[in-house]
Amino acid sequence: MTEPRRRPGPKRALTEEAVLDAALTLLDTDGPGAASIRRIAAVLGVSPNSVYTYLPDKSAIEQALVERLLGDLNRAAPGGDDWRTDLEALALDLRRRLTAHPGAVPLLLGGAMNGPEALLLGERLLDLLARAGLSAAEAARGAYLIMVYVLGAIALEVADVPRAGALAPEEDRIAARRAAMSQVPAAMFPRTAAAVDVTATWIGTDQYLWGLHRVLDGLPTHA
Amino acid sequence: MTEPRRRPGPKRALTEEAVLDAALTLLDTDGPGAASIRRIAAVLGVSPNSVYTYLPDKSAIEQALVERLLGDLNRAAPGGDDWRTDLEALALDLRRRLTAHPGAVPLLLGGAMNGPEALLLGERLLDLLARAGLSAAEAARGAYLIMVYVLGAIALEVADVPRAGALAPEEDRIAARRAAMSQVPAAMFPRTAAAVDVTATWIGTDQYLWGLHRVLDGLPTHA
DNA sequence: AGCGAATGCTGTACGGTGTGCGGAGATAAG
DNA sequence: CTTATCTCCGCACACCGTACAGCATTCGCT
Repeated sequence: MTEPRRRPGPKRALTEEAVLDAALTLLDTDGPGAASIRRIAAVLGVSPNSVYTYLPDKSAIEQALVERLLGDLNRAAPGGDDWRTDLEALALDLRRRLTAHPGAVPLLLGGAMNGPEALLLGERLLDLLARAGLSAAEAARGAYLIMVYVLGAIALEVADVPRAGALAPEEDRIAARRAAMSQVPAAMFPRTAAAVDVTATWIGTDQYLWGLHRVLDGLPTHA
Repeated sequence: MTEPRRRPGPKRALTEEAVLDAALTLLDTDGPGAASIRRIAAVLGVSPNSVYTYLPDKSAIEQALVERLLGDLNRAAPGGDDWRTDLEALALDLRRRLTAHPGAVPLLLGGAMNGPEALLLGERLLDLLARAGLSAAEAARGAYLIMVYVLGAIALEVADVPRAGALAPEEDRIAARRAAMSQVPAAMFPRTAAAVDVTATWIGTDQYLWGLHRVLDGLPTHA
């Protein structure tokens, strides 16, 4: 065991984890972009530059935030016996965790998917698809496809929610979407207008699972 | 025909289109976030506030930019006789146009998919799927699924390109990706490490088309 | 032609952002 | 105690979006 090797200087007032907590809270309450270094510092009652003691710059904060969310996901592995059940549970869990923090979703699509937790998630996907009987090459393609679908679906879902996505209950979101969609001129977009009543209701868990099933059905599973 | 109804005041020095041209050029040369109002104005040789004459605020610029890109896509409709060929051509065309402007891709995922051109694109998708024999409800779900896949794939593709995506040729991007991926510790992520050689090469048109085929194969087409 | 009203562009200004630099104080090692 | 090191802070810079007021231009109308 490496001795902690105490270093000189005053005691630290914060921890990296506290910084990330504050950042995530700000993202949840005030939406994406609210996790500015100055606001984080203000919440923690500290000077803006003190934050740089714990994380080198803003992109490091975003990366660490993504790693924390993915780490929580990875640490709650289901580990059943059916690969498809496990995969669906994993996908649903990721969606639940990300829609709980809509402000953090843009970070995932912004290129912060390089950390070890992201790699571990990819590894788990590859493992699940190997259990499904796919070859290594098929599993690699399939894992990437699933990642694309899952992240794309979540991103589109949180993007059309104008504000405070975590707070609005499902029915209100449906009503708001139906109101917005019923503005489409039926003369120009007949099929879109005709599908409004259908469309407005199923965006959410229903459509997420339906799409996931279509993707999984399309995989060349041999088992 | 409504008479143009000439208004008082000095002649306009710019056009909305010129503003959008400058914004897109900045996005292409200096990456996402480079299309700031001040930089746009500087390129056009005009005061920052003059930009507000043509577009009400920054989000309007982003929305109009997305509408332009989607409008170009919609105006280049293939219109063949096989729905699946047309759909693949449309998906490939969208990817080609967006990867040519990687800095603009985050705008699509940022909620700027509400304009008429976006609606028209959705309508075209619904039409293609209706030609495929899908019911209205199936077509609605399928169109959304395809949109999720296409946008997700493009977003992930341009996200991992660190910089100047449009300029780097395919081989350089592959080499850079292989170098980055070969850093993953094989002890922790055996499957990921084993798949590096495969993975590094196919991200691009290959994997994009493979995933699209899997998605389309999964659709409940009856024709 | 003259005039009033509407319009485009500009300069100034405010509050926000990330972050580099230097200093003051606290702490541990020698 | 001295000295090296570290934490936190205040200041400063360069940007950002944009609100406001002023000035010059150009129209429609008389």
